[in-house]
Amino acid sequence: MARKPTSKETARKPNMREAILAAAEDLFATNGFNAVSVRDIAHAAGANPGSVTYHFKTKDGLLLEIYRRHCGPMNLRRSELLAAARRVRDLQDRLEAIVRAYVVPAFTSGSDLAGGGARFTRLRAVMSAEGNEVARKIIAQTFDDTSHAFIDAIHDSLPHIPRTDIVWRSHFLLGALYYSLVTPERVSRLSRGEADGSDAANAIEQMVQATVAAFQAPALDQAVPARRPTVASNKT
Amino acid sequence: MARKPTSKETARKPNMREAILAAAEDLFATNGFNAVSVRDIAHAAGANPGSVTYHFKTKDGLLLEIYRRHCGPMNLRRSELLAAARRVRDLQDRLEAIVRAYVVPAFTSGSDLAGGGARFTRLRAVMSAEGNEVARKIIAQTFDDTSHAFIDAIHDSLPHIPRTDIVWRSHFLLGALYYSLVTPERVSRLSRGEADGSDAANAIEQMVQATVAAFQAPALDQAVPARRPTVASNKT
DNA sequence: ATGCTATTTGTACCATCGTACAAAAGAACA
DNA sequence: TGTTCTTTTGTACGATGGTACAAATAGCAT
Repeated sequence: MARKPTSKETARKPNMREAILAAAEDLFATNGFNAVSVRDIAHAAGANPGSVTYHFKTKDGLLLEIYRRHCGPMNLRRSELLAAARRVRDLQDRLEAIVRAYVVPAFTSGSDLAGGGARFTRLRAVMSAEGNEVARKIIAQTFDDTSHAFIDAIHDSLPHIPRTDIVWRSHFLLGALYYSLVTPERVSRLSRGEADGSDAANAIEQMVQATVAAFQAPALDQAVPARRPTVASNKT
Repeated sequence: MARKPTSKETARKPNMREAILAAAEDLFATNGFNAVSVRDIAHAAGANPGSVTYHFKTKDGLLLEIYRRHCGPMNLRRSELLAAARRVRDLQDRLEAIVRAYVVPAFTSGSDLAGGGARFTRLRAVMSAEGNEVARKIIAQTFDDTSHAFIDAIHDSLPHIPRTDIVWRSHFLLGALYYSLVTPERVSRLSRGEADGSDAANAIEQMVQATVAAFQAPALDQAVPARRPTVASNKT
C-alpha cells in the first residue's frame, strides 16, 4: 500500500501497521477471533480503531494479513529443515530429524520475531478450533503441500507402516503441538510444578521423543487381532 | 428450577430445555462460544430467545449447565474403565487398557446420547482453545483428579519413566484427542480419502496404538545425550 | 513555505448482542 | 371451571460490535 520507501518506510517511527498486526496476533491467539473486537486490538496497539480499517479494510482482512505474514517464512524454514533431514542416512535418526523439522519451526519463528512462531502456531490452533472460515481456506491451500511432504518423508523412513497410519499419527502430532501451545499451564499443574509447560525447548524434546516412538509403533492391521466392530475400511 | 415432577417433568412433550441444551452444545462445539448468539441457539432449538434466559439465566449459565450435564457421567465411566484396566495383569496390556479407558469415553458418551461424548469433548476442546473462563474453572476442578488418576495408573505400569514425562505424553494424548474431534476432515483430506477422520472406532484404534507406543518411549534424560541449551530443570 | 500523499483521528451509523420483563399460553389440581 | 404455577412469547433497552467517512495531521519533494 505504500509507494515511497525512501529508506525509511518500514522503519517509520512506531509503525502502526506492525503494532496492530502484533496486537491482533496476540489477542486472537489468546482469546479467539470473535472474542476480540477491533477496538480491543486498536487499544492494545495504541492505535485508533479507524486505523485498523485503513490498513486492513476489515477484521477478516487483518486475520488474512497475519497469515500471509507468517505462512511463507514458516513453510520455507520447514522445507529447508525437511530437506536436510531427508539427507540423514540412519533411518532412526532421519525420522527424528524429520519430526524435529516439523516441530521446531512451530515453536520458534524462522523469520523475524522471537516467539513469533509459537504465537502464530497458537493462533492457528485457536482458529482451527473455532472453525474460522478465513483460516480454514488459507490453511488447506498453504499447509497441505508441506504436510504431504512431511508425511511422504516419514513414510520413506518407515516403509512398512501404511500411509494411512502415518497420516493419523502426524495428525496426532499436530494436535499435541497445538494443545501444548494453547494450554501449557496444564502441564505445569498436572506435574505439580515439576515441569514447565511454557518451556519451549523442553516441550520440543518431549514431543519429539514421544512422537518418534508413536510413528514407530506397529501398523494397526497386524496389531489388533479382533476387537472393534465397524472398521473394515482402511488398508493399504 | 421445576417443582412438580409428577412423573412427567422430565418427559414433557418436546422438552424445550433439553432442545436448547443440545442445540447450544452443538453450536458451541462447532463455532466456539462467542461466535454463537443466544438467538442462534434459540432458533436452532425451535425456541424463543427469552426461553433461554428463563431456563439458564445467562449465556454463561447455559454453558455451565452443559458441563454439569456431562462431567459427572463421563468421569464416572472413565473411573470404572480405569479401575477395570488397573486389574489387567500383563503390563503391556494394562497400559493399553488404561489408554483405552481414557480415550473411549471421550468419543462415545457413557450416559445418554449416541455421539454425545464426542460432541462434548469437542466442546471442551474449543472452549479450551478460546480460553473460556467458565470452562477453565470447571475443567480444572472436575478433570484434574481423573487426570491424576490416569497419570498415576500409567506411571504404575511404566515405573522406569519419570512422572514428568508421563504428564507430557498424556498431555499430547489429550491434544491429539481434541484435535481429532475438531478437524476430522483433515485426516480424510491428507490421506486422500483412504481414511475417514470421522470414523470414531478407527480414530480410537489409531490413537490407542500410537499413544501406547509414545508412552513406552524411553525417558528423555537417557535419550538425548547433549543438544539443547536451556533445559537443566526437569528430573525425578 | 507549499503542495501532495499517506496516515491517523474522531465520530457516527446501523446491526446485533445479552438480557430483562410483561403478557400470553399451558398444565395441574381443587 | 377457576386458580395457581410453570413455561413460552414478544418486545424492548442499553451496550457493543464492524465499518464508513470526513476532517485533521504528518512526512517529504519541490
